[in-house]
Amino acid sequence: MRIQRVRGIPDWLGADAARLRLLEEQGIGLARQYGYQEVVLPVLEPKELFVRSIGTHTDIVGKEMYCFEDRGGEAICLRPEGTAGAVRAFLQAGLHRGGTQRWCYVGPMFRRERPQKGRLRQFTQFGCECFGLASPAADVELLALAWRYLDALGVAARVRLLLNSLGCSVCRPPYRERLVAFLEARRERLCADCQARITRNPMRVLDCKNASCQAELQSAPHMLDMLCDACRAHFAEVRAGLEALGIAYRVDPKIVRGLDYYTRTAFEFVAEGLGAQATVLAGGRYDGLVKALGGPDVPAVGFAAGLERLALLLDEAPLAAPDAVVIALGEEMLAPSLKVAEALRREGFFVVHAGGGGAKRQFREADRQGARWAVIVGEDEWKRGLVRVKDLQTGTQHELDLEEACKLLRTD
RNA sequence: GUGGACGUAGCUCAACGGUAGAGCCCCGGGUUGUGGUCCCGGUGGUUGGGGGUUCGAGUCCCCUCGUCCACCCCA
Repeated sequence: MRIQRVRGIPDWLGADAARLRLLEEQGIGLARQYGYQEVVLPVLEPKELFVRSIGTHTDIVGKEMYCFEDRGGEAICLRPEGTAGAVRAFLQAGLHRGGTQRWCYVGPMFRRERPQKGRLRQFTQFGCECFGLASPAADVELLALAWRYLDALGVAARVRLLLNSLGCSVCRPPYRERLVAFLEARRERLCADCQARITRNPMRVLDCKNASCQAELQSAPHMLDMLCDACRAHFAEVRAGLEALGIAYRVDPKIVRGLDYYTRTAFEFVAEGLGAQATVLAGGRYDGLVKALGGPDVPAVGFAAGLERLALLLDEAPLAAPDAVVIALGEEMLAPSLKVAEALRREGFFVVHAGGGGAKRQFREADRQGARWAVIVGEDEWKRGLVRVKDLQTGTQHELDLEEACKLLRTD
């Protein structure tokens, strides 16, 4: 048995790779338009960073992280998400004294989960983080960027935005207390998963897929009904902003987000037809995280998009075909043909050299490459300073010097 | 981590418990200097791996690994 790839960590080849690259470039390019600057952050971080930011009792930290001890004895992890590292870098650079920072990034994340459709152990996220703005305007602009991104990719019609507010350190604890009390009161009527969730993450119970649990939850208290004045005002502003920009959304009190650090605004863009892993881009506000990681009280909002999931929504893009394939007829012509290929490339053409050898093989190669033109370097013509240019669609060919050949190639 | 479905050539798939095959792809020839069509030929498999039942296992049984889908969780 030959060596195979690690479970849940796929190879992206050909058109699939091109599609991921497109997703990356589109994201970074658009983010820049909104004032977000690209940052390149480490894939490895101290384990402690994720424990402190994501929360010990979450699945990610509890059982999904790839961790190891390096030779110095330090506990190192492959990052399971991007926000924690961004905050760490932000603090380490002392940028909390540098005013508002808007960052974007793309890169691989790692979680040791059971693979399924839209869920991989190594996956790519495009993320944006905005530090230093408490205003709902920051939430709205971030959402606008996310929306533009999905729209630019052509998937906006198949995605809907779900919005919620998770409250803050003032209003969430009392809500949580009331919810737990509510759930405890009917503990034995909830499913086993939900019973465990009561202590681990009670808000998760709200979106249990079990019908009998949902029936029990009819009269459950909602965070939105218990927001403090500041959170209520913030949420109203976010909604007003979205409406002003014409971005459609639905308030969904069941959007709770998995990670501990979220406050106030939480959102998910959910796609149709992706199976169970349909959240394609998600994020929210995390005003407490910078402080929790030892920094000052800096508010922040951000999102991350799962590029492999988005790729599932995109049509397969055909790979670009070369403008011309260069064919050498006869061993003597190999070196001259290489020169011809280089000269054409210097003129800006996308050129593949067929590799010499039999004519039939080389033309077949040109065909497979999907090239429009074959530039044939043969002995007779070369002696006269000419090459043959064949239109592979019509089969017609001309003897031309290099300059004329370029002109012809440029006509199409 | 739990449940279910499925593993035969590079790909898509056949083969009643009885000689492992087809199509596509790939390589070569027909055409020592002209492709995509056509014709001819060829490479390619320890049937995911291991064990068992049987005169005989791709086929039945057990284990294991892998893939997919769902749960859980999340992008």
